Amino acid sequence: MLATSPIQEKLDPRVKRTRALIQKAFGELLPEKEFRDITVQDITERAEVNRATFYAHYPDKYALLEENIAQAFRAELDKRTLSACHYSQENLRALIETVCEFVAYSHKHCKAAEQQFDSLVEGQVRLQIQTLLELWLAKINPGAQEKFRATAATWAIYGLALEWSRQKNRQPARDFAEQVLGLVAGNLNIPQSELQD
Amino acid sequence: MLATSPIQEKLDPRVKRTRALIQKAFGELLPEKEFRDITVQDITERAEVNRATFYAHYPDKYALLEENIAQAFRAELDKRTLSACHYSQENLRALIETVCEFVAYSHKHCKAAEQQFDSLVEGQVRLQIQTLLELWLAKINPGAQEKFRATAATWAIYGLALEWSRQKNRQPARDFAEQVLGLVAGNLNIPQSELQD
DNA sequence: AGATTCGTGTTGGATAAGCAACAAAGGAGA
DNA sequence: TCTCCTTTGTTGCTTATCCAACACGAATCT
Repeated sequence: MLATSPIQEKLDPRVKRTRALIQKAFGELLPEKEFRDITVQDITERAEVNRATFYAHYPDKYALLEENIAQAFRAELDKRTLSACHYSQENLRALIETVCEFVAYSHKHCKAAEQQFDSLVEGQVRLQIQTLLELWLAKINPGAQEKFRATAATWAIYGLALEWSRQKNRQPARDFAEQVLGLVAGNLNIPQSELQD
Repeated sequence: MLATSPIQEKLDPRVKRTRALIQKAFGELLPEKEFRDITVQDITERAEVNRATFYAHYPDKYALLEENIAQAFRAELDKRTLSACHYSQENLRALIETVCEFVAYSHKHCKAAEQQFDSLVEGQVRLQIQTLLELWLAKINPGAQEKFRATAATWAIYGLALEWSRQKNRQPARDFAEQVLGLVAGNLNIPQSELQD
């Protein structure tokens, strides 16, 4: 129980169902209420799942939100086939664009500014970016300080996306990503010989 | 388990879920395949439910079909608020019309003529009609041979609907129901003093 | 202050669902 | 005929979910 590991293939159908029901209910509730006003009871009632069962899967509603954010962001990555591919200028640009749009979207749908909410989003999104970048780097040049380069780029990307999302008259995400691509690529410090496009 | 009783309020959420999943999968399969070609495995695989669980709820796929038909027909009755109302000329007419449309619909969606399929539909539909008519009669005049009058009317309604559905250029179900209303009302033999509209 | 209400986590025991394995029956093909 | 394969029901055991109950804290009301 309480599994949050990214890859879990053969999962008991019951837990798959239960988590899907809980996430679905939570997803429906999020646009209706502030996150802080959503109770565990609300969620389990709508999901038609016992409240005790909720706690068998998530320690509290914050953990549920984390999983929800992570899933949603991964879904965006999958939509652009970024989750299982290699490093390239174009893919990096697409990643930056995706982060921008996701941050903007989640800010628009979080009614009032909730500190807890924002920092959870940030944490999960950064985690996903970092994981993806480390994967990309490992494919190119295994063992060459992947961690640090990925960290630098991750923070740069998230920071830039947040800054962009706060601007009043902002340019399209795609253009912005293009513009700052060089900065982030610098953080990654890819050897010229390895560039694929 | 194996409950087929019409009214079951507080049902374990797990069995509710399981039956809904099985019925949903079955409903998806029905338009895709002949009934005889649908295996229990097909159903449980699509429903993501264990095969043994299927047999905990239904003795075989025929029982599943029965429940499916009964539910579908009751849904049609509910749509016209016929399931919880009183006897009246207008309601009886609506009932006849509903049966006509349901029989026609189910014949259209049963690809080839399957004997088993048809007789199951007939049995379940008649059961629903009978139950409803007995309810109506009991409200008016408790204990006055409700059973026999309901039986006569039930068979008359179903037979008429079947006959109508087999005609090549058939009139609208509503007109037909209007036309034969008198025949069926005769079977019911409602005292004039009790008529409400 | 005391009482009431509501949400939270947690527990123990009951029950449904999952799973792997089995015997039996039928169909398809050599 | 024989084998091979699929589907069917069934069984014993494991695991997840349900349910009612509890103790605790926080807010609200009198």
